[in-house]
Amino acid sequence: MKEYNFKEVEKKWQKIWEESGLHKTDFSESKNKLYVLEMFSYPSGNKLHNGHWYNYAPSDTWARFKKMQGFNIFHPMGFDAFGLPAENFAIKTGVHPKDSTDKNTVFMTEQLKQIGATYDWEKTLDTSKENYYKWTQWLFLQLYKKGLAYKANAPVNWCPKDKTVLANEQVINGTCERCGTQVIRKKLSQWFFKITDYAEELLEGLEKLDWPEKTKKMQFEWIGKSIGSEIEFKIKNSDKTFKVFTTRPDTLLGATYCTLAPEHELAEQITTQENLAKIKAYKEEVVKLSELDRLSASREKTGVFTGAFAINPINNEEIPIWISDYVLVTYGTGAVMAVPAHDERDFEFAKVFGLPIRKVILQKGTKIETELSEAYTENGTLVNSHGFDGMESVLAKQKITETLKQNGKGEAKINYRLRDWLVSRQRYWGSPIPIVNCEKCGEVAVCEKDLPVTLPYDVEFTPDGDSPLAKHKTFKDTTCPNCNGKAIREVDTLDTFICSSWYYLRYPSVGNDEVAFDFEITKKWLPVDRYVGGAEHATKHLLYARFVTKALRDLGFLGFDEPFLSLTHQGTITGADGRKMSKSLGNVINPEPYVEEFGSDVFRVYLMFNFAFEEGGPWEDSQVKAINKFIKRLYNAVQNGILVFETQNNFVQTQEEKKAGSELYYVLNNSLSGIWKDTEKFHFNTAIARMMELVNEIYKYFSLPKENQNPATVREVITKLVLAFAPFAPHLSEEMWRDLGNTDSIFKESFPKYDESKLQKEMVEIVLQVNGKIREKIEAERDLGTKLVEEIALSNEKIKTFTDGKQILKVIVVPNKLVNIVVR
RNA sequence: GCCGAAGUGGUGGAAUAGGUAGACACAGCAGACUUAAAAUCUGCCGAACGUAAAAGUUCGUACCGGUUCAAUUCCGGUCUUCGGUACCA
Repeated sequence: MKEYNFKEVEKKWQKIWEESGLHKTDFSESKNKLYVLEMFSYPSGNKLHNGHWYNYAPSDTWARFKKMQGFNIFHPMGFDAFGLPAENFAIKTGVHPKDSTDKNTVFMTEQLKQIGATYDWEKTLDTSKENYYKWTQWLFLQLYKKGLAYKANAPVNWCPKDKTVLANEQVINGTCERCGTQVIRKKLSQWFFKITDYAEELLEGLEKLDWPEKTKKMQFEWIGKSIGSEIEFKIKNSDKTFKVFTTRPDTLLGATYCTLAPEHELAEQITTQENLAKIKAYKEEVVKLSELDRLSASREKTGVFTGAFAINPINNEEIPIWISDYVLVTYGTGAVMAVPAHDERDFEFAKVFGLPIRKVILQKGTKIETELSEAYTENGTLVNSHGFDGMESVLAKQKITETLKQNGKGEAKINYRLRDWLVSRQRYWGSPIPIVNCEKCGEVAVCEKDLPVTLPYDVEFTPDGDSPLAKHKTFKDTTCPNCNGKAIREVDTLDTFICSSWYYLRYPSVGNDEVAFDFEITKKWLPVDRYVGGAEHATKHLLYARFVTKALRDLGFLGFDEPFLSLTHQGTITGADGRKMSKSLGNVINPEPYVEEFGSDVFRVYLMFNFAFEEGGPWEDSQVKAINKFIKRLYNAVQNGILVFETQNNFVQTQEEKKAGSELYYVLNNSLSGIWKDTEKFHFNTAIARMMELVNEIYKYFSLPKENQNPATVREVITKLVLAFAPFAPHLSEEMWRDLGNTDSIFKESFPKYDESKLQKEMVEIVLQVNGKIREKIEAERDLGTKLVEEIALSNEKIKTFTDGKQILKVIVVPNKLVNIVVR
């Protein structure tokens, strides 16, 4: 029998597919179009790792499965090539980010091709190339013109020694990963995208998306809508005021102090002379903390009294103003009215500093004078609230807000936790921001016709306080598009999340240098029908892409609301130790040795069989050999089958053949039915299990004497087996398809259908229970009446031993499954 | 801390409009073939008690409790692990 040589065969088919243009998409035909997309990869020095394979290989199986259902597939792949790692690598080794990135991209493309996927390589893209980032800059300009891009101050991680901005991951326990210096939070002028303008729509749009519920939930919580009131407090002996946002205006009379974020603009202004030194010292400590630290409720509360007092607008009471790091300047107004009796954090703070705790909400069944041992944060009845006593929380919220509004001291307000998207980076390896600053005209957008603002190659990366581009004179110095006078360019670059927020729009239009995306093609081919990628992007990339889509729609460029109609997450493959794969932990597993030893098909099937696609799990490879064996078994079954139906011409039917044949047809249909349903849902492991059952059954049939094997049966079963396996092991299946006498690609065929009528067996097993415990299993004809089944169960000898002498209370019959007899 | 998930044999994993827990595999054990090994094939394979062997009984889906004739599935609580927490992508 023929031996299967995967090395030759896989290479051969990859070549044939490429040369015949099998995976090229015909964009003129949008009937039955299906845009399948996986999150593109960052071309890191670690090359393609198992995580990529785990994302891409099964998704490709899904795409091929869909192709065999007659869909016109568009399945592109590209590179998210700008980013921090290349720049860090450059700082460390001196290798230019462009050089290392280009090298990695070439290498990874070769590795991607080994997967044998249906990628249309004519439509690939690389976000670090001018012909891509030109349009990233164009996108920035569109948002800028619409007023969705603006500049403001925001804190960044700053290493005082290196004089450079650090990414969160470069901060290790509050210190700089390069030099170990204590990192501080420093304010810099930065560009933002106004994603908050779309908060409500981003929230509402979630409902109609075919996305995992958990992802929608995460975005929902991330956007964090809360309904409440904004209340203005006046500062005593001053004309200054500040606003607080609260979801509990009903507790306003329980406010015993106010707290400002240390960064609040009033914090120092209102502080009295004798407290200024303390406030300054406190602020110096706070800049050392990350937001994560500050939000941690397990830390003991800290804070300092400013010496100033605020006037409670509802009763003119004077209450002290403190500053504390548990109030964040980025949420709400950066100031809170503190109601220790009814807010956990305020309660803790009040305990630490001995501030008064005044109960204003009464919990049902408790007394007014009972002291609180912890904050009571639920609704209740108002007490100690002059003029509002006896009201329920819900009504009081409304009434108090109304009263404030009449006095111009407050109003109902919806607040979102979502913050605007900070898009500027003080780095080199990213797209330049297409803005210049003119001495006369101020901030001016670069003209669209002058795009791209090219990222220069010859720069100095060494961190020394300025963005690398700031030291590049010919880049920085330019002329104003308005007045032609002297101007300087923005020297920051754009967040790489911008590159990935619109790349799905670009793919079908790759090659068109006139526009970011062709209007006609986009209308026909977008949005993405199925998007596959990691759940770790839930609240960033996936939210940004939704925002950009909506913004471009409002600008008139797009006719749809959502970029990704349906979404599937592959699980994370962790190291064998269960921890995230990372170079520093030394637990990274690469695909090469597996592909080298067993071939792409085996590795694909292995990844799909050994993990639940959406779960992932720790790496383990004990079953790779088993899959290799299974594939050989399948291949040999096909070869043997071909031998049978090509040479067998004296078939004699026997009773045994009839029985085996009918069993084989049952398993064939049952397997195909399972494979259809499971593959559709990305449940590849169970689909492959059904395939294994079919192969096992085929071997059983082959154990009949040669002359008793029906060649027609064998031909049908083998043909369907090969077709069904094609999306899973594409190279092998093409080869087997050829062995079966076909000349064209198997992927032009239809996925084999199954016969629903053959899925029901005549006899079913019925479980007999007494008091919920299984006591007997019987064979019975399908669809017997409930009464009859009940009688059979009650008259069963074994069952009688459990029911004799007992009172039968109830009999539950689940058709074709089970009978439960309840006795006492 | 907060938000979102997950926890099932020695292992990877099946099964949830509540209805036979462990499909399909791996590892292991026993056997066939072989001079032998590999490869291949066949059988057994959650635990305890029980039996010469069966039969059988009880327990068992992280832990504690609840709802129900019936719970891996639904509800409440606890623990552990993973993802995110706004400059990793």
